[in-house]
Amino acid sequence: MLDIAEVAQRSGLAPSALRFYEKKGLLSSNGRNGLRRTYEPEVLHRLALISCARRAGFSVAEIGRFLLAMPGDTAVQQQMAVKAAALDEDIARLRRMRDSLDHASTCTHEPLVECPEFKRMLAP
Amino acid sequence: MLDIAEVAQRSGLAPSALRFYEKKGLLSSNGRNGLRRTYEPEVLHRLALISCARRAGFSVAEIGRFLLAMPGDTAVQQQMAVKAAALDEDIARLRRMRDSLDHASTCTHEPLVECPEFKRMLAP
DNA sequence: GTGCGACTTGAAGCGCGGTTCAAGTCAAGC
DNA sequence: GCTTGACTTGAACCGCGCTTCAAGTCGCAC
Repeated sequence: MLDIAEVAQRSGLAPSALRFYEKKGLLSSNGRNGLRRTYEPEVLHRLALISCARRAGFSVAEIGRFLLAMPGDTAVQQQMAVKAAALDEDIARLRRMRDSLDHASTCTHEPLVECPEFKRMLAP
Repeated sequence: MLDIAEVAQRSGLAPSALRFYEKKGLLSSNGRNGLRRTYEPEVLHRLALISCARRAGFSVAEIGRFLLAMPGDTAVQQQMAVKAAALDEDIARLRRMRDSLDHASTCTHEPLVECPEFKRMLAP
């Protein structure tokens, strides 16, 4: 059993963030020792998942829905498929952006924003 | 010359957003007709660039710095290179996330979050 | 048993990226 | 010249994702 400070340290999240996630339903403490939350070590996996999804641009609410997903919950699974497709677009956009930045970091075009190479970033 | 309503419509941005960007230094109206802003058509390119960068996760402040970049401004160009490298990581993370979601959308693993396939998402 | 310090709570606050609102100004059509 | 209605402004407000704060509660060492 871990206490909140330990979970915070090992997950890299602030204790306030852990309480916030709990309030939002992403997390549950296993029990209490007096007032104090106690956590099972598995919570660290869940937190890693949450952090990863946050960095990938999922909102806290979305993550909550996914974490509650039951197998066979076709509605949520469909949402996931939709989200996966959206990620494909995100990835393509980020690639164009990266290529443009790669170029821009060595470009000497007069107003940089007018550089045609740079403008490729703007494609659909 | 375009007025703000036209620019808003053609750029897909709200007039309030255009004024917001102007206040933040990302944009400038070409002049005024009375009180009213007038825009050169080129502003649409700049707005496309801004929208694209926003979707790619750049903050408004970052975009402002990049738009002000002079060629040969090595500090900003270095920032761009750094950002390009960061995008590489973002892209890799998004790809893992997409693969996991692809799997999750058809997975029947009991608690989905325990599915080992799904957990690949959590790699560094 | 009495501090101490780390936890608890709810509420308020913050930065971001805008949107909305109230009050005012103006160009153009009648 | 007067209305109309789209613009102008600054300030207030919003949702998100937390963080911070004040006030209270507890476990543990002494």
